[in-house]
Amino acid sequence: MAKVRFAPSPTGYLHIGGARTALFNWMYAKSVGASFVLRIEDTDQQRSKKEFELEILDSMKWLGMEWDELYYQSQRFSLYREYAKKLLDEGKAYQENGAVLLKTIAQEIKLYDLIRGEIVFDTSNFVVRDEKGENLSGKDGTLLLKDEVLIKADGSPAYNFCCVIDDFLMEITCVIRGEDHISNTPKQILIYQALGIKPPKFAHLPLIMDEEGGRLSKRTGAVAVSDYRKQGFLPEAIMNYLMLLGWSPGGDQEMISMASAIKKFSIKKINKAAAAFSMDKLKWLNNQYIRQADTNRLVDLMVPFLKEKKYIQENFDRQAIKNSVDLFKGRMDTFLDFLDRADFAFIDDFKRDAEAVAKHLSVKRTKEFSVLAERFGRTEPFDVSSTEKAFRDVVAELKLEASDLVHPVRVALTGRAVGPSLFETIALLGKEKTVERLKKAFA
RNA sequence: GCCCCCAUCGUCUAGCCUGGUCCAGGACAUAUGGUUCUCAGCCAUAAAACACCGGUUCAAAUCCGGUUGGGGGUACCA
Repeated sequence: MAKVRFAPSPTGYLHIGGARTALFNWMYAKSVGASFVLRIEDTDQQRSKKEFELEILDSMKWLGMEWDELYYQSQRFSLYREYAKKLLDEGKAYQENGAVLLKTIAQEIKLYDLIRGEIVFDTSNFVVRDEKGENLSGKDGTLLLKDEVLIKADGSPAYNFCCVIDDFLMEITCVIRGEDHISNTPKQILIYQALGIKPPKFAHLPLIMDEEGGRLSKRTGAVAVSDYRKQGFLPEAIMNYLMLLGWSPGGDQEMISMASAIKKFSIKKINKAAAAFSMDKLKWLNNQYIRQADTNRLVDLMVPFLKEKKYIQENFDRQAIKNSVDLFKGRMDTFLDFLDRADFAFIDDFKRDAEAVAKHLSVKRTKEFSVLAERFGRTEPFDVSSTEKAFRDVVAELKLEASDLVHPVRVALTGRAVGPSLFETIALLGKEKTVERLKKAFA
């Protein structure tokens, strides 16, 4: 049975790069029918935090990557010690100052990487021992290389050791991880050798860089998956974007469902070069997914955002939210955009764009606005077509061009010069607010 | 420093394995025009890349070597 794992360390939130590593593991698992293990690497008791662990699990679920098995390395210390003792007993490891170190013999190690092909390492770059295990380090006065630590002096296992033991015990068949682990691989292969175990297959994913080609960090935008959630990104947009970083479904396809991506997925098709993260393209994809999302679902997702902004209370009018979401569905990259642009639909002290006010409300159209307000006051039903007719009638009676009033009215009603169709906006606001805002426009 | 990985438009990529069909295709972003009450969208158009040098070959983005550039690692962190 094929099995893969994603092994985050709860020393921080789930990173967008980590999410992509998980995604490729997950896609591989689904594409070949393998099971997907989530392993929490919390051996560093100082830096590991429960809060981070919960956030990681939560983000994984939010993205839709459910695991088949879940393990915590902190609960497996006795297993690691058991294997360390075995190596000690066999003379393959030795103790020093309470730590257990592996006797590392100089040799050439060949690693076949599923993405990169053969990679050759010379372990004499990390230690020099002859075939008998005699340490030659330092003998010529230049080399100060050390054997690999298996168990630290405080009794906790070192990363490379528990990684090997766990991948073995959990029967992982293919290790798919970031490129930053390439140089750990020969060290781990040495441990497999000492244990007499056959290593799994390896695939090292290219890293994700920031927009400038540097290391992805908080400075260049959100890195935690939970931050994207808070900004109002849809999980499917994030997953779609992430899979495009280093992999392509082929052809000219950009938007792709997870189901068909899985059908087309192949590790061999993953790129070797690092990819730069583009917030613009993620936003574009999110816009596309919001556009085609079911409005009811968007309303459900939006409610907590609206509550937090105090746009709605506990007993909100769901239909009103639905109407405004419908109107703005095609006009937002993230939910935050909606909160910003549709404020006028929820509150009366909405933001007013100074430039728009200056441009469109500097001419006091007091008379025209009061005629409009009066007309709207008796427009029934107060819908898009009736209000448009009423509006156009007034414009004709006043011998004006439609645009002479369209723009000022939009600014008066919404606080800005851009937005959805004016009549859609008016219908959304309803008679009472529309009339009131028109009357107060020049007050 | 040493070890390892990588290199197609500004960005993500297709093509590279199995050289000719590629004066290199798509998407994001950018610019211009059209539609429209504005924005968004949609449509059309434009500008935009095989890092460099050498080799192999009748022929190289594609194969080989080197250079340069970028990235990763070099912890009793993971």
